[in-house]
Amino acid sequence: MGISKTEHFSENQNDIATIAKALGHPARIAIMEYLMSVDSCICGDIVNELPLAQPTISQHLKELKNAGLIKGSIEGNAICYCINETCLETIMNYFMNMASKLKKKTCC
Amino acid sequence: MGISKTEHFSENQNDIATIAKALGHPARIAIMEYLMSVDSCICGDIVNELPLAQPTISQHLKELKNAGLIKGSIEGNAICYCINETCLETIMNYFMNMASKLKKKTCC
DNA sequence: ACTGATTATCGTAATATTGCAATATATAAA
DNA sequence: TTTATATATTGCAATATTACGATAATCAGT
Repeated sequence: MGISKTEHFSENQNDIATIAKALGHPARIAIMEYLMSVDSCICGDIVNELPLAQPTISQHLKELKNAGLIKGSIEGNAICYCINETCLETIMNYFMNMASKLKKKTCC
Repeated sequence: MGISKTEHFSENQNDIATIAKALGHPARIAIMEYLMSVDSCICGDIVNELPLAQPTISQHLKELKNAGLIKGSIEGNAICYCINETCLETIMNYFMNMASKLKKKTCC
């Protein structure tokens, strides 16, 4: 029915899925990579950098922020977005743990 | 319009987004974790394990397979699904690389 | 060939996502 | 206070996703 049955899964499974989902769009990957590439976390430049309209970028930023992947702080007139290291480490550790466990298996 | 403008982004950005998107649902995370937990990659047990109907599981497996995260081999009557280590390493390395680059930054 | 078991596909309803024009909000500068 | 700049929100159309019943396809054993 299009309803995600989140209640049937563990909190951790939902958390990881939420982060992965937020990264599940090329525009949002591009935003993350842009935020990586700039030394200071300048904000509205993203709109100029990506081939998407300002409201669309704003929406993508909101989703990344909701997932905890980025954080934004008001910087005078503009808003300064940057990557939330903690969240990035969470997802990295998850995959590292999975990959290390997989090493011990002999299957297929 | 709901159309992802994939053509505006790099191949790598689209690849990572595709993998992340496939992992962007708790049921698919649960499937991955189940495939990790069983020693041999028994297949149809997933249907018994998760609170979802068989067609729904089959659909989720298809998406994981399309993203390259799992592979399935015919095992007589049944199908043996298991995690594709290579793909898991791809996404792990991506986040590891990102996290290590982030260490050098001083922002926010 | 028939039966049972396993998995895939089809069809469809409910909901979510994507993208943007128009508009609102908020702050800086004049 | 007016104006310019930066970002967010609203509303809406197009499309995608999620879930599952019904059904098909495939193969093992009889």
